[in-house]
Amino acid sequence: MIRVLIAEDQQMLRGALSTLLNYEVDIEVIAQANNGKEAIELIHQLSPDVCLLDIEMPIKSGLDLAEEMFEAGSVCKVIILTTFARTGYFERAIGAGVHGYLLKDGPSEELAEAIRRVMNGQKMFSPELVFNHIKQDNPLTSREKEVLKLVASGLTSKEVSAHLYLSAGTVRNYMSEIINKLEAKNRIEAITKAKEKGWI
Amino acid sequence: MIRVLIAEDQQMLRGALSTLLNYEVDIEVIAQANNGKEAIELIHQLSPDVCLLDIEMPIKSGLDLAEEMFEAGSVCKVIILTTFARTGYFERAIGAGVHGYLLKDGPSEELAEAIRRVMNGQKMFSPELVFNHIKQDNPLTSREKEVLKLVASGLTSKEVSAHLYLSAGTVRNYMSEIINKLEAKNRIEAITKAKEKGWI
DNA sequence: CATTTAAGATGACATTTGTCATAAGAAGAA
DNA sequence: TTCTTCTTATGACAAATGTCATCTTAAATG
Repeated sequence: MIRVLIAEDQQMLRGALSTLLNYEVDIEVIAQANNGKEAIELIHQLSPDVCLLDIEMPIKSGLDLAEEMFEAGSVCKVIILTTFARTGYFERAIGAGVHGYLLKDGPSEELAEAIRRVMNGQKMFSPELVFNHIKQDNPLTSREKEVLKLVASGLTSKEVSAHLYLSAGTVRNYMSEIINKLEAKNRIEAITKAKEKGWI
Repeated sequence: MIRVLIAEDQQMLRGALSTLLNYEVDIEVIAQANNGKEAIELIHQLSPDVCLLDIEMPIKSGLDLAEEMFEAGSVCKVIILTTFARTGYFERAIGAGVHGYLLKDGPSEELAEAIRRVMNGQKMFSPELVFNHIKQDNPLTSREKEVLKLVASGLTSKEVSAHLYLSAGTVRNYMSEIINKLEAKNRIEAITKAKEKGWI
């Protein structure tokens, strides 16, 4: 019996998938979590064989969770299940070492099969992702990402500089460089583009 | 046997819900649609008893579809199934005369029950919606909304003014007023807040 | 070891953004 | 028929944003 944990904040989908998987004779959903924090506790308590993780969840994202698990030496298989085909997410997941990455836009029937394959040591990725993976590298340095994230959260340049203990001019320079790199007209377009590509 | 159509663009959820509902002895999912346009054709061909409609779908939204159906005198029951607790959507759905409005954040078990009740002439609404429906009115005028939408798409004030055949100063005034109304620090925060509340 | 890149800074400058006072015309409500 | 709200506009001003050139130091790469 494959023991599965599902972490997904949309209750309707989580419930439906659990019921569905429980109909499979060799699969049992032993736990459901609403967010990454809840999931981490349940994983410690129950050590499931496979974790199905959504990415965008409150408190702690599925990617954060996966990275933590592997760092801590977890042997649990991890399948990311998300709406987002963003290259950034996919790359980060691969880098973390996940065993599968499926899109919510795929057929639900394949899910049980994916779980079995992953348990069998194989990897499972949505084909459209592998195909689209023409390395859209993040052109931003880590500092630039930090700055852009703060600006995207609504802070002014001056506030960002106070936050990061930088001079106001430096932040302005960073923003200028970011806008230039992303070929944007202004910070708003830069934010939109960076989010689309999964760069922040 | 209650004959059900599901229109939902996220294949995983659509598939899972269909399978789930088909396990119910008195319910049969007779059709699945990827978008509003596909749904409308299937409804004409098959006249289902109940339609489960997502709101945000490509080509034609679930709300557009529901309104069209009732205008055309359809007797099919309509249940909106969506992620969004936005007051605007809810109000529009009520106005159109839908028979149910459920959130994807609710339990999947209740779905079958909701379908039965609606067939029985009752209405079904997610309690949090009715409760939260303390009229979070959109403080923006329609012109202000237009301006903010364009700014959110990355245009500068000047570009917006060219777009709407207004003077640059007028657009600046609008933005100033918008920022003031939404109690934001700058346009970026205004955009975030307005999107959160579903005001643009 | 030389070179490149990232991080950080300054200064000068032009442009954009945000605020405020003020005003006129149109439409709708009391 | 007033009164209010919405749309549109100007002008003036302060603050924020974006661009560019230039410079230092540290770390990484060849």
